[in-house]
Parts: sequence; C-alpha cells; structure tokens
Amino acid sequence: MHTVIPIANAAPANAAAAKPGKVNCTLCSFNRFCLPQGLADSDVARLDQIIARRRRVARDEQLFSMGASFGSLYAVRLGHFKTAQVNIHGEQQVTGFHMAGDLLGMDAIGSGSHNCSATALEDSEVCEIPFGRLQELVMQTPTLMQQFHRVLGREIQREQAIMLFRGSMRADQRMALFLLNMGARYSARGYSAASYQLRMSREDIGGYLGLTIESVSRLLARFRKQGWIKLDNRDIRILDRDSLEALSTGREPGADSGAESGAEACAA
Amino acid sequence: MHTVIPIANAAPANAAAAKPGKVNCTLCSFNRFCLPQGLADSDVARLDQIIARRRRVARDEQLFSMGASFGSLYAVRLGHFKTAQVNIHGEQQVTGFHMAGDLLGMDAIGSGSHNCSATALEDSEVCEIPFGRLQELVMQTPTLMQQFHRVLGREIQREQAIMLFRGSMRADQRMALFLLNMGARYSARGYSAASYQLRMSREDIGGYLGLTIESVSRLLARFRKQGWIKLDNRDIRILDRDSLEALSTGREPGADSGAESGAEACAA
DNA sequence: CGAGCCTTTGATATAGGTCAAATTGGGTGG
DNA sequence: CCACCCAATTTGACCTATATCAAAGGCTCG
Repeated sequence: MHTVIPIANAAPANAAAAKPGKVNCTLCSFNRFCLPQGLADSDVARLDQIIARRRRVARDEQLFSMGASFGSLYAVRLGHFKTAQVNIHGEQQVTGFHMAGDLLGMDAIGSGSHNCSATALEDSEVCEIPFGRLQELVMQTPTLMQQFHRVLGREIQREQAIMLFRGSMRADQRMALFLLNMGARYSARGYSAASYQLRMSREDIGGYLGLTIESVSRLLARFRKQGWIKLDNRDIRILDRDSLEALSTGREPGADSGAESGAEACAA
Repeated sequence: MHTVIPIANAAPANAAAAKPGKVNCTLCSFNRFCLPQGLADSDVARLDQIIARRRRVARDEQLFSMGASFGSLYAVRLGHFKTAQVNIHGEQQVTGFHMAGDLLGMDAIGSGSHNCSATALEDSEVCEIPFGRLQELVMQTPTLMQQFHRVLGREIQREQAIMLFRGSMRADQRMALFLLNMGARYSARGYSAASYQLRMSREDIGGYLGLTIESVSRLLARFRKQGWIKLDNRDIRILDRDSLEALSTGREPGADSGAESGAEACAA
C-alpha cells in the first residue's frame, strides 16, 4: 500500500524543482503549518531523518484508501487533497480539503486502518512519515511530542467544527463560510484570500457541505447574481466579503448590526 | 476552573463506596476501557500516581465549559456525561454521550481551551489527569504513549463516524443506530445490550442525532408501535434488534436480504 | 398537591432534495 | 486548428422528510 505511485510522464509545473527522495523540513516553506512548527532547528533535523521520502500522487490518484492498513502519516508538500468516507448510499462524504502543510492519515491512528480515503485533487506531493519512527522520535523530543499532540488535538477540533456548522447552518451560510475559510487558509499561506482557484469539483463541495451538486450550483449562482463573488468556472474572486461574512454569522445579508452570536466556526 | 465542585449532600447511590481522593486504576473495573488498557501493572501504577484526584460532578453540573482553559483530561469513573457545543442559534449540539472509562477533554489539546462543554447527566465521578504530568509520563512509558495516541485516534474516528451517519442517514435510521450503539456500549461493560436507561433527555438525543425533540418523540413512538422497543419514560428495552439493525443498515425493515452496503457506523 | 418542565401528538410550512433536460467547457483525435 | 465527445455544470419543476407552530397531557420535585 505504501509503494510510490509512478507518475506517467511530465511532473506538474509547480513540482518542477522537486526530485522525489529525501526531504528537508528546514528548507520547506510550509514548515510552520506542519509538524516542525515551533521546533528547534536541531529537532527539525532529526525529524528530517525519519521522513521516508517524498511521494508524488497524480491527480485523482489515492494516497490511501478507506480500510487500507496504516503505516505512515503524510504531510502535504505541494498540491491539494480531499479526504472522504463513502456513506451507505455509496456517495462520497468529504471530510476535508487539504493543502500544503496539512497532515493526513491521523484518522487511522486509533484502529490501525484508514477510516477515509485521501485523493489528490491535482498532481501533488507528500512527505511520508513512518508512524513507528515518529513515535520513537516523539519519545525523545519533548517539543515534538507537544506539537504532535497539538496537531492531533486540532484535528479533533476541526472535525467538531465541521459537525457544528453542518448541523446548524443553512445551506447558504455553509457555502459562504466555506468560501471565506478557503480564502483564509490561502491567506495564511501568503496567497490572496479573495481570489483563488477551487481545486475541487462541485460534487466535492457538495460532499463537504452536505448538499447536492444542484444546490451548490444554485448557491454559487445566487452569490454571483448578488455581486458577492465573481465566478469563472473554478476561479473565484470574493467581491463582497462583508456580505458573505454577515450571512455566515447569522445576521441577514441586508446587514445592519446583528443580534446573533458571532461564532467564527472553522471550516474546510 | 479546576476546583472540586462541592456536592450538596448525599452522594449518589452508586458512588457509595467512593471517597474522593486518590484513585487506583489497577482496581478500577473500567480500566480496560480507559487509558490503562494494555499497560503493564507497573505502568498503571505510575499512571495512578499522576492522577490528581477523583472529582464528583453533580447532575446538570458542568465538568468544564466551552471556552474554559485546558489543564486536565478526565476519565469518567462513574455516571454519565454529555459533551456539547452551542451553535449559532444558541441550541446545544451534542457531540457525544460518555460513560465509565471514556476520556473527556481531548478537544482542548489543540488549542488549550475547551471547544465543547461536558455536563453530567446524573451525579457522576471522574478521575482528573493533569495533562502536563500525563505528557511527562508518556515520554517515559512507550506503551502508555501508544495507548494515548490510540485514544486520541479513536476520538478522531468517533467524530468522523458521527459526521458520516448524521450526514447520510435518514432520521429513523439514525435513531435506530443510536439505540443499538448505546446497547452495544453497555454490553461491552457487562450490562444488558437490550435493556437500559436513557440517561439523557429527548432534547439531548435530538441534539446528538441532529433532530428536533418532536421528531425524536415521534420516532420513538413509531418504534414502540411497531413493537421494536418497549419504552417506559427513559427505560428502554429493545424487543426487535433485527428490525432496528435492518433499518439502520439500509435494507427496509420489511427485511429480506438487502442490497445496500452493510456499513456498521459507530454512534454515541 | 400544585407548578413547571418534559414529552407526546396533530396540523402545516419549507429548505433542500430529486428528477429531468439544456448548456458549457475542455480535451482529443483527425 | 477545428469538430466532436464526454463530463461537469447549470437551470427548471416538483416533491418529501423534517422542521415549526400549537396545544394537550404526564412526571417530578418542591
């Protein structure tokens, strides 16, 4: 299950500089979103040593599948992934979209086999972190242990936040929050919060927000007509952040001062 | 935030033998559902030493509240808890029901403050495990580290399972699964899987299943009329486990052999 | 024994799903 | 480079599972 997936021919444009092989967290521009966050240089170097290799995953290829046995965690180095569970109807229920610096595979720590699949949304690259070796290193490195526990804890919180917003917000509010949060995540990584590309299909968005593809399409159309977003296929530009935020936090988009609690639930 | 909540007068009947004070995991009859699972006796003894104390929590009292700062994990020793987040409408969204052996507070590891509240459903008792000391011990005890990571991983899986069944099952299926899973959990602890008491209100059940209180009531009434359960206030007896299971797994309760996938999603 | 809350039951409303069909876009082979 | 094909998306009409609103019992506890 953990063999390198051969990539047919050309490497993706943005992977040009990456030769599969040893990685180097110290030099990785996303290390502050990843396991090395907050670690001393010497500890990062030790982390480097246990990381098996980089591994390319072509678009639509699975990094791991539901039920696959667990051996490693994966840090997204480049590209985008979705994680999904299939429900009793055979549809994909998307549990998250993941970008550079995000850690994948934590769902399998509890049982030793993956609870969801991870699929590349574009040609991507991950760092493979053998879990056994990570545990050994964690034993020897207090700051790494703390950081690892923090990452696991954040995953728990992320899922609680998804439950909360799926369970209690209207479809349009969920969509608004989704668009804003994707922007926020890009912003944290140095890209524009207002203008980005949706890497996933409408179906994936629906699977994430708990909506049908038709509803997703209608909502985006409505936001566009209202002048809140500009949408060109999968390129999106947020034109009226305030209205989206007003909608997602409960006060109606007409927007005077609202009474509702200003919960800033996380999404995506 | 971590002071002992004084209990007005009588201890709950089932807590009769428990003097608040030092605990002893070795003797605790629920240790195999809890952190000590799989640990050598000597390691359990060390775990005993870091556990601060037992702490009583009266019915309706909060063990911790949303936003409270994080210092300890808590193992339920006795009684029942619910954990809940409040949504943008001010309603409680229940994220779980917890019984003896379950660990509470893991949602706070990521951020240092609690993401949900934990409320006792009856007079209860927990063991307080200071997180800092636990981390120290984890560093010195490989088996404890593995077990702790397993517990965190299971929490992640538990939440994914909740997402899955909330997002893709009909109301009646969710209810059926809920009743069966509560039974399974009691069964694992040596009690009857078919006959138990619902410790939570209809409102809490609704908050957990993503339903209104009226829907909960109607569904239970329907199950009763169909002869699948016997319901006397909060005492429930499962009379027709097969029909409930058939419903929850997708084949209609009429029940010949079904075509659907037999996903055995976890709940509660 | 009374008040208030929890629960049940009925009637009605609606958000979003389902089904169906048109349109668009992107890739691909000639 | 262009025509064509297939998949993704959009749009419309209608429907249904649950929510909402309303009111009437029952427990429980003071």
